[in-house]
Amino acid sequence: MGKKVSITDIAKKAGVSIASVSYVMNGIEKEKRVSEEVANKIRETAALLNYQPNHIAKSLKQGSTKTIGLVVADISNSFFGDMAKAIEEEASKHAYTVIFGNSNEDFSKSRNLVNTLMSRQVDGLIVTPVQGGESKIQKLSNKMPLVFVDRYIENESINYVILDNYAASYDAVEQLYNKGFRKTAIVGYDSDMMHIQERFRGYREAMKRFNPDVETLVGTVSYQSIEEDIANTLDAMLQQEQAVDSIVFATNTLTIAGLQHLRKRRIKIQEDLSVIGFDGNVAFDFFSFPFTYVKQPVYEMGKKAVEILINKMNGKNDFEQVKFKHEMVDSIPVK
Amino acid sequence: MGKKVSITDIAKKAGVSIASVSYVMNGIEKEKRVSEEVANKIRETAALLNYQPNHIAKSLKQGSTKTIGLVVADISNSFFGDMAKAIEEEASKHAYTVIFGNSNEDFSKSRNLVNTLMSRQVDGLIVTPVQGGESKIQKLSNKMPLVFVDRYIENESINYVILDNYAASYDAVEQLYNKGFRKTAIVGYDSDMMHIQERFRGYREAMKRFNPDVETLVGTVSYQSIEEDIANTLDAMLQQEQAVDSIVFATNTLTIAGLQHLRKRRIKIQEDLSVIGFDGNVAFDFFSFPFTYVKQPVYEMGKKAVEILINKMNGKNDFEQVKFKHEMVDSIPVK
DNA sequence: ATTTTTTGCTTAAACGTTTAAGTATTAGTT
DNA sequence: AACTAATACTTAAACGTTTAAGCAAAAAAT
Repeated sequence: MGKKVSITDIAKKAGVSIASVSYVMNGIEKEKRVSEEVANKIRETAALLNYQPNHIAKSLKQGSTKTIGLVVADISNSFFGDMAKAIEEEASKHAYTVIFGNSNEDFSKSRNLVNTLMSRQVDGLIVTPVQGGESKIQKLSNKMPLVFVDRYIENESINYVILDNYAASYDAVEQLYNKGFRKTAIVGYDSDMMHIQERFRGYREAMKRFNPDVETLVGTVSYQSIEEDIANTLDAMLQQEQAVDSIVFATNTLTIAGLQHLRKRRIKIQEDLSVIGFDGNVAFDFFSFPFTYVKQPVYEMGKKAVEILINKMNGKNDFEQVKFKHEMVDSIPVK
Repeated sequence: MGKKVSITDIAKKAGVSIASVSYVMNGIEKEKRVSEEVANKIRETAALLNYQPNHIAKSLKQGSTKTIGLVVADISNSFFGDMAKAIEEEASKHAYTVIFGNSNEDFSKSRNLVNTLMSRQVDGLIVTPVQGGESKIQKLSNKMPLVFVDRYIENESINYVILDNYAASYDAVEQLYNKGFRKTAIVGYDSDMMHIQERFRGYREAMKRFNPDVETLVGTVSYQSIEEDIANTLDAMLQQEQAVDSIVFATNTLTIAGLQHLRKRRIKIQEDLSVIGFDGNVAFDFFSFPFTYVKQPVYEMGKKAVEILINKMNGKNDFEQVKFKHEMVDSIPVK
């Protein structure tokens, strides 16, 4: 596959030293006083030999790879897809390249990925932490610029970019209340992670405020057995003495899985039961029922994460913890 | 941020040579006859100092980075999101890491990304080629193991993994025919790229076969102005003397954009007009109308691309050109 | 005419690995 | 006892860069 051309090859062919070539290739001929004549000769030979700089050698020497490592929980989930796009775009603007990995909500996979990325000397990391390894991943922050996205760990010495999850689910309950629904339940993951717990807290507080007489109902499902658990949870909610009249789904995946089960049970959304979901996509506009969902400003969140990381990589010392506000979107059903 | 520990630090601390450390760290103490005693001492000091191997230095020495570069046209599109997931997963199984970039269907962005990835010494590339740079990117194949996905360029010395696009749109027309629709049109991009042209060809051939008396109607829209163009194209199709009774949308994005416009025009899918889309997602199951779409085996395609690339990187000389078959999915509307 | 400064270039070390080749030391053969 | 072979380890070069330091020649200053 065609031997690679190095700076040495150019130097030999042009009859100059490798230092001169390096200076010219980095566009610092002026400061390093390489004559225009020699500079041109070098540029010509470089073009002639079709020289491509070796970024690996450069990285080794400079101790910086201009690379950001990204670990998401599921790249096929459009929330993370959009975020990855935003992150790559913003990083690319600052001449950074993004290496990514998919943890699949699995801690050991996540840890391996982080190690792999670190051994590849990424200059910084953007990570969606997963259940089980909070304390481990936290220590990372001392070794390497790090920004958490989507989820976070309670610690003031950590950067994160998240949604104001409390406000989002509080708002969801309020919206349902305004539409006349009182017996609202929430369904989330069986997880200690803050983003889930905050969504539960928002729900509870809003219930206390708007429906103080109604018992709160928090259904939890395990990421490992979503379909099974959601079926049981929903069935229980619907079959209890005072069946719920509205449900808030706390994540993307749960929203779809929940709707799927409700359809199976022939429950008519909005008529029999009102639902609010988390993270919509353009296809939601064609649902047969009116549907409301919490929309996160994913793009801005991704950009912000890169911004914070770049600051940190440039030596900024303090930590940034940014909460974005959601938007509540009502899709109007196709009649 | 805590000085990095190198093999030299371990060697010094353990009072041995760097070679011994290297051998032990690579688990080849046996062949290189390092005594168990020394090996243990090295392992201990490595653990003590919390040594993390520097993959960059390793890559420089070995001339291989164990990294695959991935350039997709849009990572936020779930088709490419799923593909990226599959690629990362498969690569990771073979101890490869994936670096990715997003070309946004823009050739100059795509070229820049490919150059960046190459200067980062990726061992191979998986690329979704975009309009405008076919001949340029083709030459790449001589310099570096390369696999095209989703689209391809006609050239027998190139690897690719694509859908049998011809068969997919042929099948779409046939399905519509079987349901009694005769005046079928297709809407695709104004692009010379093979994947689009093949979809058009499948449509034309199927029309010739099933509806030889009906004039074919191929609407094209530009990626730069989808909304505007699709509005004009669809309006024209519906207002013409003999209005079409069914439309095949040739891509993911066009399907959604098309449906959006049809809704705006208050056209009832399936009643007024039958539609077949390309690439579904789980949300399609909740559409208010029966909806049929071409489903690509994305996951298998992604895995196959990695497989071919790894073979190529391992020195395999011949080229693989793989066409996958679609599946036609009927989503049953929510009543 | 001598010294100083500037210009234009080169030398060589370093980044952290891998690995072929070399060198003692010990063990085994004859 | 003298040689060979095996064992256990080290040395040093190399990968392709960057960059501080060095050096000679030309230009400027005295």
